[in-house]
Parts: sequence; structure tokens; C-alpha cells
Amino acid sequence: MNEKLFLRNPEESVLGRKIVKHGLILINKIGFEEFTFKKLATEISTTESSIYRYFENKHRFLVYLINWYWSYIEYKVVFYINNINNPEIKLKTVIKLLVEEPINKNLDTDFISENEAYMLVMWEGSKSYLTRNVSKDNKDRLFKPYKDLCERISSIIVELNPKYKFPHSIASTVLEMAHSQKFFMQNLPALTDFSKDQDDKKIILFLESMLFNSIQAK
Amino acid sequence: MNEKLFLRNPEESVLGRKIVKHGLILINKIGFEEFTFKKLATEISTTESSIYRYFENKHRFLVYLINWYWSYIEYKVVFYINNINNPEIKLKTVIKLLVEEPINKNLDTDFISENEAYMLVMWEGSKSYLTRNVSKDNKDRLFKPYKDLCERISSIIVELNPKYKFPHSIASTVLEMAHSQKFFMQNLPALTDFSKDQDDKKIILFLESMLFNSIQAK
DNA sequence: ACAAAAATAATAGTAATACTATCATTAATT
DNA sequence: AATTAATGATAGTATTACTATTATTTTTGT
Repeated sequence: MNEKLFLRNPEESVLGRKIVKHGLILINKIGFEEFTFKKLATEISTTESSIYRYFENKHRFLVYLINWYWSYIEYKVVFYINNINNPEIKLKTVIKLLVEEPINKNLDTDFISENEAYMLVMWEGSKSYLTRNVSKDNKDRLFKPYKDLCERISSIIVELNPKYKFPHSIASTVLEMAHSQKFFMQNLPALTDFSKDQDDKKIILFLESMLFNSIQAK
Repeated sequence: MNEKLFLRNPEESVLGRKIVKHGLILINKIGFEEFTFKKLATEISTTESSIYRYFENKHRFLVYLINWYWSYIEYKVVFYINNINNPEIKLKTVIKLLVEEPINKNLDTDFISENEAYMLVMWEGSKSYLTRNVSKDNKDRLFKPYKDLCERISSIIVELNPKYKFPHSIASTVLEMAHSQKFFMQNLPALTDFSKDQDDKKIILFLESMLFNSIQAK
């Protein structure tokens, strides 16, 4: 985890882990704009100043959480495609991992819940880079996990068709749309062909068709 | 323009138009998070309370501007595809209209600058719906212009291939990516296959290939 | 041209936000 | 047991996101 994202590593203390765990839940509950360190402090019975000792501000905290998610997804991707040789099956595996909402087994861990992180990325993900500091933040490598994952997907695409001209763009499109289409399905269904509260299978089919028809076109 | 977006119609007064014009420019300059009605008031030599008489809050103001843009784009789309019969050419025209940065001829109009609106949508567009109020706002028809445009693109896709299963999703994907890929190109180029400061042609080619290969796949 | 109505400006006020700073207390380490 | 480090308690500040009130200016209808 990039050290510029925190002042004190939250993984290394009880309070730190509490901040991360409950901060994530609180952002999901009230939304990033409404979220404040004050509210979080009250929630976990600590003080604002204690939280400020871990994170510079709430935006860095958001990026920290988002990065945790993308690093975790990349770990999962590597794990699941490890002994697959066919790049087509690799890509299908990736799409499934991106779209499918993780089931929360580990309800009582004292750190990040996968499921909460998934919701955060869906609702607040793009706010991590849609700021006037993007370029500066990018130089500080704050978006490395996302870019790494994009690169990894891109390289599988190249495996499948070395002649395809837009491996990174189609990879970032799939990455963005995995969550956007789900968000639209649940909140602005007119922007999709999936009805509200439908399952993920149709989104997966859509992304697969978009990806493979793009890559494998003659 | 949806009447829930404003308290007093800004088009109908000098001050109203000034608020809209310079508000748009100011958001682009400092970013939506940093933007306040106070700062805008100072900029145009009026008072905070005067601005509040036009817009309930800055989020509604943002949605107002974004909606202006999408309505304008739909008007342009209708105008440009008016006497085209071939749906393929229609879609290519739409993609061009979405991606290409409008050249600012009308520098001194007293209302919205097309070019500034384009920048706003690229940087702040998704913030209009990424809030806890999406569903409520959607019921108030705040996203109608965007949804209408999506529907229009979708119907051209159906013209081209009535059997294609995801006309709305691919339309919203093209809509989102037209601006995202450009943003990435300029700010996070690792997520694309276009180098910084390159022109729009490659993005257009990418979107065209993605769209047509999806729709016309056997 | 004059009165009434409408719009704007000026000013004040409030609770909350996004911090920074200081010092006391508690917990961990050597 | 002494030192260091982490946390808590408290205070303070400029700014934000508003609401309210009253004065002044502009527009309009007759």
C-alpha cells in the first residue's frame, strides 16, 4: 500500500483498523459528501484528531479504500487465472470477478469487508480521480493498483489477439462499466437493458459480448 | 428545462445568465468540490443570497448545467442525422458529436459556452448522479436529457440490428466512455492506448470499433 | 410619470465542516 | 521504572452551506 496515502499505517493498530473498517461502512451508509471524520469518530468512540493522525483528509482515505479494493481484485485475478492457459477463459474469469458482488462470509473481521469495498467502488470509485489533483496524485502513484489491473487485463487481451489496437482502452472500459452498468441497473435502469434488481448474469453477458466482439473482429 | 432544477429561471434575467455563464467557468477552473456560491458571487459582483434565489444549492446548479449540455447535444444529434438514412452513418455522426471538443466561436455570448459545458461534463458529469439522492432525483426527472439521448442512440442501434440484445447498455457505454477515455488520455494515459495530448481521432476509432463490432457480430 | 411589485444588495446569523494545536493521559517498549 | 509512543480531551479557526431580514434599486402596469 502506497505510503503517501496515510500518515500512520492503519493496519498496524486496533484503532487504525477500526477507522478503516467503520469508515468504509459509514461512507457507504451516508455517501462520501456527507461523510466526515467527526461523524466517524463519534461512531467508533474516538476523536477527530485521532483519525487525522492516520489520514491527512477524507479524500486520501477514500483513495486508500479504493486502492485496497483494486489490489485485492488483482490478487484474486492472479489467483483464479493462475492455471488457466486459454486467454478467453482468463478474460471471462476476470469479468466474473469484476461484476459479481462478493458474498460476505467474513462478517466479523476487524478489517475491510470485501462486500463493502465493492459497494464503495461502485458509488464513489470515480471520485478518487475526478479532482483537480489527478495529475499530482498520479505522480504520487495513487492510482497504481487500478492501472496495474488495467495493464494485466490488457496483456491477456494481447495474448488473445496481438493485433488488436486498443487493449488498454477496452480494458478500462470493461473495468468502468462493470460497476457503472450495475449502478445504472439499480438506480437508472433506463440506461441499461437490465431491469432493476436483476442478477449479474446479464451484465456479464453484455461485457463478454462487447469485449470479445471487439478483440476478435476480423 | 426541468423546473425543479431552479427556483427562478436563470435564462430570463441578466443576473441569472451571468450566474450560469460564470458559474460554469468557475467550476471548470477550481473544480466542483472547491466551488461555492460565495466565490461565484464575488466573481460576478453580486451576493450569495442573490444566487440562492436562483438555485437551491450547488448540486442542483451542477445538474442544471449538465442537463443543458445533454439537451444541446441531443439537439445537435437530431439536426445532424436529420437527412441521413443509413443508421451506420448516423451512429458515426453521433460518436463524432460526443467526442469532438466543440470549438468556441461564440466567446462573448452572455450564456453557456459549449466548450466549457463539454469540459464540465468530462470532469464533473458523473457527480450529478453519484449521490444518495439518485433515485429521488431520477423520479424528479432530473436525468431526463441524458436518458433521452441514450434512448435515441439506442433506437438507431436497433435500426441497424433489431436482434442486438443490449442497445441501451452499449449506448450508455459509448456515452460514458466518450468523455472518460478523453479524460484518461489527458490525465491517466496508462488507462488508454492514446498518448497525452493526442487528438480525438483515435478515441473515435476505438468507440466505433467497439460499437459496430458489438452490434454487427454474427 | 407615478405607484406598486419584483428583483437585487447589504448585512447578519447559524450549525457544520475541515482542519490545526496543545496538553493530559494511557499503553507499549526497553 | 523510565522513556517513548499512541490516544483522548479540549479548544480554536476560517470556511461552507445555508436562512432571514431589511434596505435599495429596477421593472412594470396604468
